[in-house]
Order: sequence, then structure tokens, then C-alpha cells
Amino acid sequence: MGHSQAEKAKNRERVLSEAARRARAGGLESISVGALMKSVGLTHGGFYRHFESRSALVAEALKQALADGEARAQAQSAQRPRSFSAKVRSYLSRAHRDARGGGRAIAALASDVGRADPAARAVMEERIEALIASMAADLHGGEARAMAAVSAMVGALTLSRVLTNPNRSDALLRAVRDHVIALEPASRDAV
Amino acid sequence: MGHSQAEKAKNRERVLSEAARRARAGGLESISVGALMKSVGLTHGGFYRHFESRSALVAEALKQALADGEARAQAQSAQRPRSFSAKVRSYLSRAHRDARGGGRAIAALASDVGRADPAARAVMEERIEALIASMAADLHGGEARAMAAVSAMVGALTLSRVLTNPNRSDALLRAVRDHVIALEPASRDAV
DNA sequence: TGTACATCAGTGAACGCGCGTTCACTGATGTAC
DNA sequence: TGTACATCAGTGAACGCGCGTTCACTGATGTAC
Repeated sequence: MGHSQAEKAKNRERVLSEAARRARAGGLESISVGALMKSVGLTHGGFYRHFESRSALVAEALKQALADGEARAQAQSAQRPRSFSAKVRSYLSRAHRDARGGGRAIAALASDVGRADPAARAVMEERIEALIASMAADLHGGEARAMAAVSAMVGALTLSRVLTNPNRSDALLRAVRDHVIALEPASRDAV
Repeated sequence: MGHSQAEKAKNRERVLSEAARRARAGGLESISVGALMKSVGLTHGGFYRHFESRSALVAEALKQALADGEARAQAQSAQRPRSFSAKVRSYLSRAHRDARGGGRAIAALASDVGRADPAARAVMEERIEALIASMAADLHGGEARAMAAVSAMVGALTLSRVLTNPNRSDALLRAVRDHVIALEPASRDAV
């Protein structure tokens, strides 16, 4: 059994990213110390060599969940910058709706965080503002339209995960996708 | 101490509506049998004269939370039918954002329910479809636009509850409110 | 380079606590006569 | 109308269970000499 410093750092990261995955899939409250450690192949006692408490982990897991989602989105657009419509299509895709543990974290965790303490809310606030700013840039500075776009995307993803009728869920995603894409001036004016 | 049948029915309703209030404020998982009974002035043991289990209560509380929200909305428009823009203004008001235990339940509970069993999802699905249909009627049959409107409203309310900066939260509500109101043909064409 | 020792990641038993649930009991309700 | 009795809403102690957390221990790591 190796307990080197390098392995410790690696284990900490494995615990954290598994916690982030669980948070995205089942909410922040679904993170349990025992189940978490078990799923990375460790026993619960060792948890406290990495984190001061469950609550400290949850705070970090929220950050990690948000960062993971953005990293994934940026990885997709790394080769060449993706168009506004490609971003919207990806966000409102069936694959994203069904990727419970994957996916971006804002939609999955927004109502959880809305009920949480101001510190957690501030962490997510920063990511929401960044998303609005990024959309506003795509929309050539229209912040109001960017807010509408982000709200519609987050709302649609959340609602599509409730609908049990797959056709209706798909239809909702498609309708909102087309609506948001049409907010882009270039696509409106066909420049 | 009176234990009449009339009082039993009244107590059951008090427990249920308190459970619905707690669900809207803190999520379905925030309902605890002990705290719930205490807050209506009873002891925990009596709970099982009214509900088979906590999980049975949660299912009913979800229905109640959804029904309460709609009852409140309908009460407002009882005197005279409210205009589309009045409905949107009310939904995206600061008062609604800040009414944690009051308010309508879809936005507060959608991500919780999205992770829940299909039965719970079907309960909320019905209310989502009804809301889309009602908005579509206001929008003269534009179901796609109604889906975009509902998504934007639910998303904006959820996100506005995360933002800690009150000015930005207000700005988000205003931007989405104006955007959604502009979806109504009459308001666009100024008939 | 080799040896002795301190460190500390990880183990697994044990802890207190809060939770949902059960149960024997109480006493007002409401029915049968 | 009055009396006896069964019912059952509500009480509060007790239960098992899972949870977060603690702790004595193990043994590989990595440093000091």
C-alpha cells in the first residue's frame, strides 16, 4: 500500500471530482462521506486527511463542479472558437440533458445553491455572471438579451429533465434552442 | 384536548400545507417529520395517523405545493382575467423571488424533481404542460414561444435567487421580464 | 550508500446524534342501547 | 335523554439505522545522519 505524497494529491483530486460528479447528478446534499470514499476505493476514515469536514468538501465540490463544466465546454471550443449557435445547440442537446453526472453544473445546482448560504451563492454567482458576459459578447454587447438567453437555457435544461414524455422533452429543447439562436443579430439579419 | 374527526381533517390539512411551504422554501428533502409536526403544534408520533410514511407525505406535499402556487396565481386573476404581461410581471417580480415559502413551486422544485422518480416527475410534468398551454393561449397558439417563455421565466427566477448582488438580481428579472413580454404578438405589433 | 527514525495516508472500530418509525398508553369523541 | 363502551387522534418513550466524525493503529514514505 503506497502512501506517497504524490498519491495523496492524486487521491484528493479523485475524491473531489467524484464529489463534483455526485453533486451534479444528485445535488449537493447527495454527497455522503462514506459512499464517496468507497466509490474511489478508500475507507471513510481517511477522508479527514484531505478535508476538514463534509461541509468544507461540499464547498470545494461546488467550485469543482462549476469548473469541470466550463472546462468541458472550453475543451470543445479549443480547436477553433465555436459559434454562438453551436454553443446553444450543445447546451440544449439531448446528450446534455441526459448527462446527469457530466454536463454543466449551473442548471443542475442552481436551486440548491439558491437556498444555500451567501458564500456558496457568491461562488455560483461568479460563474453565472461569466456566462452572461460570454453570451453578451457573442450577442455583440446585448446584456439584456444575454440574460434572457441564459435564463431560457438554464430553465429549459431543468424543465426538460422533469418531463417524462421524451417527445415533449425533446420538443422543449428544440423550441428553446431555436428561440435562443434567433437572438443573435447575425442569425436574425443573415449578415 | 379535542380529537374530533373535524379536527383530524383540519390537522391533516395544516400538516400538508406546512409541508408544502417547507418544500417550496427548502426543497423536498428539507421536510422532516419531527420539525413538521412541531411547527403545527403536535408531537411526531401522531404523524402516522395521517400519513403512511414520510415518503407518502412528500408525494402529497409536492402536489400540494404545485396546487398552492396555482391557486394563488388564479386568485389574483379571479376578479378580471389578467393580461399576459401582468402574469409575467408578477412571476418575475422581486416579491416572488423573495417569497421563499410562498411563491409558485415549479421553479423552486424543478431540479429536485428532475432527480426524483418518474411518479414525481409526472406530477410536475402535468403542471409544466398546463403552464405552457396557458401561455400558448395567451400567445395565440405559439407553443414554441410559450416553451421559450416558460423556460426563461423559470430560469430567471431560479438564477435571481442565486445572485447575491441585489442590483444584478433585479436587473436579471427586469431583462427577462421585458424579453418575455415582447413575445406577445399584441405587444409587438401594438394592436 | 546505508541505516534509524519520524511522518502521515489510510484502516476500521467506535462514538454521538438526528432521523423515520413503532408502540403502549390516554382520554375525548361519538355510537349503541 | 342518559349511560356504557368502542374508537382512535394525539402523546412521548423507545427502537434501529445511517450519518459525520474521532481515534488508536499500521506500515510505507522520505528525511537525517
